[in-house]
Amino acid sequence: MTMRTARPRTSGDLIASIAGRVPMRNLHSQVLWQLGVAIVGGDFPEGSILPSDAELLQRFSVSRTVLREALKTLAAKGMIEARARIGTRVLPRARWNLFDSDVLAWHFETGPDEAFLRSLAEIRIGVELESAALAALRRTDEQAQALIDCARAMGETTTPEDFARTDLEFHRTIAQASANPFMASISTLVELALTAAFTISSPIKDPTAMAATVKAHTRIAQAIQAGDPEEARVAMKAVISEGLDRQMKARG
Amino acid sequence: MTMRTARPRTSGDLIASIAGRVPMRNLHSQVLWQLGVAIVGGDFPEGSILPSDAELLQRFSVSRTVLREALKTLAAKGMIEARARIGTRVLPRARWNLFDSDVLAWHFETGPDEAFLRSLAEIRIGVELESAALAALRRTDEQAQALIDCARAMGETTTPEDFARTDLEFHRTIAQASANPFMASISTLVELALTAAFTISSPIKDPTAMAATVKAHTRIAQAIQAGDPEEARVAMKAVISEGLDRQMKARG
DNA sequence: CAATTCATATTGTAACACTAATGGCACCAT
DNA sequence: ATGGTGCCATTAGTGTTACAATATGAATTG
Repeated sequence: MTMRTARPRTSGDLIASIAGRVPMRNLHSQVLWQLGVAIVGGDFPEGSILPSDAELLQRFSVSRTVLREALKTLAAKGMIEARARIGTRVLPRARWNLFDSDVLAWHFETGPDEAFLRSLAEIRIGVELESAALAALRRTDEQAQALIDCARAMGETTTPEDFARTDLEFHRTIAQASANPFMASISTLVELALTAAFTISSPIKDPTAMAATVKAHTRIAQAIQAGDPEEARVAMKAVISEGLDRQMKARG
Repeated sequence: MTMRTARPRTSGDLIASIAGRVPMRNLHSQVLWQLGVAIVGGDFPEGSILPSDAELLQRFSVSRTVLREALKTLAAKGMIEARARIGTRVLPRARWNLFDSDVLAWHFETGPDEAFLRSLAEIRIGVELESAALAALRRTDEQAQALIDCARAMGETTTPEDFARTDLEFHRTIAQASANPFMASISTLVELALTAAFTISSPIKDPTAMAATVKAHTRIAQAIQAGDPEEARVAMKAVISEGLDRQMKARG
């Protein structure tokens, strides 16, 4: 079995850096990412036993401690389970913690299929609609103003990177304004989704799409400032749905 | 600093078992849970440096390897970050992965406050409304029938445990029927929430509340069978909201 | 004030002993 | 002969210990 290389020269580095960790700081995280990508990519199918100790030790050329820490990390994310006499088994996907930023990043590394992107958009619709509605009820005046400013700034960006960064800031501010720790926790997921979306297709290349996106975000900001949760929901749904549409079209 | 004991005789064991792992299978998971509960409980505040190596080693009377694996697991869940010369720092709550079943379980171990229960209900409203709506569009006939049966069975349970188990099965089936892997992944969170809810207050003690709960679940099942996503949303929202109300009343 | 050194905590290596669970084997009862 | 029971060796994960390497904030020095 030839494992896919650890660091394909894709958007991986960007995604890894967004994922939080300084990319590849230490040995154990390199092993972790190789194994994580391999499992998510299906090189080690669900339910299979992955090669043990000796095999993996020489494959990665690391010490047992390093390998064990990598495996413990995977176990912490619900992807594997070690049992005596059996070996280390890849758990069914239903037990993976898909809301973990590493696990999500590994999905993007392997090139997510359309069903995955759609599922992600669906969960964002569930979470971020509620987040926007709560923000409309609980936001401080400063937060409302920050959103208005952020939407304006979005229209003035000139590079895809700046656009994505501003977009991210917008959604993170809403999560904070919702005053719900789960919304803030999930924003790492949204950040990855937006980063991935921007690598696939940025609206900044098309002036018409760009204007529409900015307008849609402004509509969210205004609804939150006005304290109108229902309008905030509708506006947020439009933003997420349009984002998905754009990705799907870009993929053909 | 006196760390709170690892296994208070609360509902911890039940919660731990629902959390997936066989409770306390090995040394490292014991240390993990003690540290996790201590951090979530605020014994080690966000941003603080937790005592290092020698200190923790003698406090838990374990080897360095065991301690390191426990710390790596906490790091995997976004709760701590180790840096040379600094020590191991507790990360801000915004970076914790609250959708991890262990992290969530530790919150329940420390006795969640009302704001936390409300936040949990809010996120469930976001996710499970969407989940129910998608299930209405995608369910197989078998799944629709299973939901109908499950709602009926719920009305025939006689103990709080059986009731909770059936309730859990109901929500898990919906998550599966939604055909969205994220919904299935989040169902571990829902399971914990329901288990906690049942330790606080079970509707089975009050025949009126019991009948209302069963009827509300039946309404969801029928909406999904009928393929009516909007009705499914409304019915699901009622179930979650009523559950939260019951918990709040039970806490005074 | 910048470059260097130092102290210290994490990271990595290595060799070994312990524990638990499984699959087979022998044994017994049916 | 069949089928169930319980022992036991095998094997893979778990736990211990000691030491070397590396990275980085802080103190020191030119």
